[in-house]
Amino acid sequence: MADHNRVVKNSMDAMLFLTDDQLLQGIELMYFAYKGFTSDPDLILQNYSYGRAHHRAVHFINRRKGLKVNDLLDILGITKQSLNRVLRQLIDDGLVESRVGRLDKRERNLFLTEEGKELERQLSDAQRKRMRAAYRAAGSDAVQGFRLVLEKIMDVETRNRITQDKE
Amino acid sequence: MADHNRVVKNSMDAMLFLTDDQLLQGIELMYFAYKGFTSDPDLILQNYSYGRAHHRAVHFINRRKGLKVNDLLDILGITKQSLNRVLRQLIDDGLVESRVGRLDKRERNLFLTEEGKELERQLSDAQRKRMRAAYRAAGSDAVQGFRLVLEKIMDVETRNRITQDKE
DNA sequence: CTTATAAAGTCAATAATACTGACATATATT
DNA sequence: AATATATGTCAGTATTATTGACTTTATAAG
Repeated sequence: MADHNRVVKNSMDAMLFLTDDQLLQGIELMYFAYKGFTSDPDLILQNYSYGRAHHRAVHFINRRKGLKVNDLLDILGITKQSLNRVLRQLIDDGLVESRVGRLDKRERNLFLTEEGKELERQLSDAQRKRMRAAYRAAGSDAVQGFRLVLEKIMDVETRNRITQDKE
Repeated sequence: MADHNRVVKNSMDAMLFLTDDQLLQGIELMYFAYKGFTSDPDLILQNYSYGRAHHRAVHFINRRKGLKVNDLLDILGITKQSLNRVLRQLIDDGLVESRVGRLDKRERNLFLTEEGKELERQLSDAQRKRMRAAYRAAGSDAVQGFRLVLEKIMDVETRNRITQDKE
């Protein structure tokens, strides 16, 4: 089988691994992996009475320090009203700071406070730990493939936004 | 153990690619890929006024035909009450059939009706199309890595259950 | 300067998905 | 006969999302 694979490679790729059943298995893998992937943060968030929405907000505010509310809205793909509830809590609880924009005073730039950074660290430590273990167990070649396939699964617009944002 | 050599080799790899920032990028990739991954089915489900919970139920009933309600509960990891609402709708709408168990009449075996199979096909076709395109673009080596890393990301109990269930 | 547009924030109503707790029914097991 | 199991249901609550309407503040356009 492996010999065959090598000989006919490109033209036969589809025939070899793109059966409906194997694709379905890939779909299930995504489902179960994502479930595991979110389980550690979910436990931590319970201590704060927060949910995944708070996690996402904290994550992206950390990753793109000073981003505008509209930027966050675009990234998360939710409505202003949905985000507002979450953001309001984070600000009131002192985890996020909303600073009036210097150039355009209508804008608000979002930052994590020390307390917000502490939560972010807890959450990402847990998730990183799992990712690190998975990466280690799978090996660097596998990780490259993993990343490549994930990038291709995303919406094209999302991929463009993400990759161009590596400023 | 033959594995030991690989472990030593991988600890070198760890130094090379397991920086916190790269791990964070992997975490984001998972988030965005999962989002894209669910977007096509979400659109289809709107036509039925169903949500992701219905999708998951339909998916697993198709994958493990005749499974018991308790099996589905275990797979989904939700409560009986949560599943019941979704299952009730699917049964009432004629997409799922619940047959009294032959051996144990307390049990109910779940099956998709023709109409249920039709919805399943629509949903999995959309998702398969995306997966197929991603697999093709990434290549077979990448797919192997993708699958391997996803398996390692899952909870161990989940992984054991899934892999042993390949009857 | 006035009007229009834009960014952010809020109020209210609704929906999908989950939860806990309590309880009912039918069937199996001891 | 008593207990346990599998399923189903009722009621109440929480989180995250939606749509629609509206306000405040600030910038841009006329």
